[in-house]
Amino acid sequence: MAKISSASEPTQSPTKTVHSRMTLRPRSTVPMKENAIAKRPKVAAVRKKSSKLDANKPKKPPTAFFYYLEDFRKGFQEQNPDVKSMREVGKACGEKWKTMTYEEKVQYYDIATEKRAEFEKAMMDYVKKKENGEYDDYDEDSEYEE
DNA sequence: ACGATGATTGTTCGC
DNA sequence: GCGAACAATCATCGT
Repeated sequence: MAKISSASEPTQSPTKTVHSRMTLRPRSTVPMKENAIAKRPKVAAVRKKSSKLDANKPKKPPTAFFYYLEDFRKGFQEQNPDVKSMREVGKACGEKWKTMTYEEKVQYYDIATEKRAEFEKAMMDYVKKKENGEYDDYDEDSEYEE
């Protein structure tokens, strides 16, 4: 089945304006990373540390993978009530995610794309405020004079 | 008891 | 263009 379901055809979006670049093209890029597996322990450390960093910056919307994870987790917990941490689910989900076909992933990609639109607006507002003057949440007590 | 961590991929920003 | 950082979640470990 080389044809894709007409339910959601990202390759064909006549009614919608095509953005500069859509990340919906896995087949275009050929992932050939094998031994270049670098660990990212910072992701966890950053969690709490940068939570405060994005005081004015809009938080990034969950990616398609996260949406799939949300759905996948529910089914996974039901089938595997013994499983406790979500870390294991993430691994299982990640593995399956790679096995998922484009049509299946596209569903979640569509959600993420829509979410990004909202994020884009938030970013515009963020930039706008930034141009006005970068401000941290100054408390009234923290009065500053020049 | 609370805090930090770890793991998943995707997206976005910064330089 | 590449790299670094960060998005949600929660069980578990460490102090």
